[in-house]
Amino acid sequence: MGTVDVPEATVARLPQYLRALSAFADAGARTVSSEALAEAAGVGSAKLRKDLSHLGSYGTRGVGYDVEQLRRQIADRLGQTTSWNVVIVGIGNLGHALAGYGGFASRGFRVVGLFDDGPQVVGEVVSGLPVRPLEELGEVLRPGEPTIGVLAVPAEHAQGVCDRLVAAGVTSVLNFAPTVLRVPAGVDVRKVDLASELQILAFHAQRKATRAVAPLPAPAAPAAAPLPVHPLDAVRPRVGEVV
Amino acid sequence: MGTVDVPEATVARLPQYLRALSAFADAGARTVSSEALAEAAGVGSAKLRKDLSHLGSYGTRGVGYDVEQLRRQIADRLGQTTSWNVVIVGIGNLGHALAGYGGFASRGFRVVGLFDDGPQVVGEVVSGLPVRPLEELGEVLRPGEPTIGVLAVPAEHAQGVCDRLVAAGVTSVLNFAPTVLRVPAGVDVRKVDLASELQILAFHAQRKATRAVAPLPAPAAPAAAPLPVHPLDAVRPRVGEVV
DNA sequence: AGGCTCTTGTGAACCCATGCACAAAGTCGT
DNA sequence: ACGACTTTGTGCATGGGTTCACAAGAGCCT
Repeated sequence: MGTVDVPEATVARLPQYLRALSAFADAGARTVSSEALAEAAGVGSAKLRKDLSHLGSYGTRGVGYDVEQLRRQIADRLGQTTSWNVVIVGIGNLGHALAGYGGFASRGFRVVGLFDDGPQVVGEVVSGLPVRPLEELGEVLRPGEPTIGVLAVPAEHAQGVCDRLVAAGVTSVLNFAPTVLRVPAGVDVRKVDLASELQILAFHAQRKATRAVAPLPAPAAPAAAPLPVHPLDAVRPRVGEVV
Repeated sequence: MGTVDVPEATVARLPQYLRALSAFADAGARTVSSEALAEAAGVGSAKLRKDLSHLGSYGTRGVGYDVEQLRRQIADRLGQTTSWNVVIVGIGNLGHALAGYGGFASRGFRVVGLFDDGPQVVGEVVSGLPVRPLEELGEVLRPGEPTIGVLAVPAEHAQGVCDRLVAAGVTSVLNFAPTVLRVPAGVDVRKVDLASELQILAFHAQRKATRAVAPLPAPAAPAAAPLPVHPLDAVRPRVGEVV
């Protein structure tokens, strides 16, 4: 079954599932149904089952999935059984925050180096690690060990720093700078753009606002016409909670 | 043409385009071809043209797009013509970083409030704003003005804080906590999960590694590995420390 | 004007992803 | 043992997104 070809969309959800599974494990559950797990992960149960089928994991019909076995299964697929080295370049506001982020260590990511070229930052100790100049990259990267590079530098320097990371052997990069990075084939780049996220929210908020005013002046339309508009609200809302 | 229905995938790319356009504008270009703009934004030119066609913007054939006009067009769609208020809840490492992030202000987002319930954080001044207790949320949120809430609190408190935000009238939330948020219909939530991004990179890196070494399964770690399993993030500092 | 060159906008094919619905496969109670 | 019940795994239909390829338009040069 799904030994090699796991769809990208599925991969993006695996961390979600893993987290939900850990929660169930903490709660002492030994098995969990696709319905319950999907609920906890905020997706549909059919989607969850199909996702799991992609990685060939077996539940037992009539019962559900073995929590511990499935947890280990997914963790293994996500590479959590091996320890990944992480280097963070750019120790500004964001770099500081990332260096101190507890969520990394708890998932098998070990921050092994902090780098910056600012004279006033180099030498400072952040979260137990000294900030080193970029030149010392090679001293930290071990060729054998897989290493992920995190870019938290200003946009102007992102490409240059990325090139140096790649030259040093890094093949996985997480980029926080708002820039498109050119990398040779074989190097993976993922991008996190904080401002973009806000802009997307603003787009939808604006649409909501103009929708409410302009088209149909139907204020407080009763539940007769269920207009669950866009797919972003796939998460089942808990109505009556607030407001 | 595309007055109302802009595909979600397109929306997610608009910030990219806007950024690229600004770069072209800075460089003094008056027009730009879809090929050049796509190159700068890191997408295919056909995709770019289709995206732009969705929002009905007109280029001129044989020439390209008017940089300034298109920039304004997209900025308008993304709501950048109006100023959005932003409140950040959870002033730990990440909250600090977000409060000081310059990329927000330059895109029309004004941070108007910082909140936390940790006694030792409240009162501190971060990036020119005092950290207030969560109770004072209502004093900052103006009902008329659109406000986006940013959650940078630990996972356990995310849902509770989110409920309070929604109760106070916030309808757009950016969530950095690794949790699924339940919100009533009409409220938009976007999630940024830093650890997930690393996990996805790790997945691909692992796949690359096993592909390169052995097309056949390589049982590196067969039996149960006694990993230090700290499910939902082992040690949790005070409220609002890290995410 | 006419033809040449360039570039947009879009029809159409394709691919990936989502959701439904149900048979297969297991458990539980009697 | 057997039937009722539960839950997985998946075939299929549907829809969204991406890519190709090209006709329609716009400028430019002679």
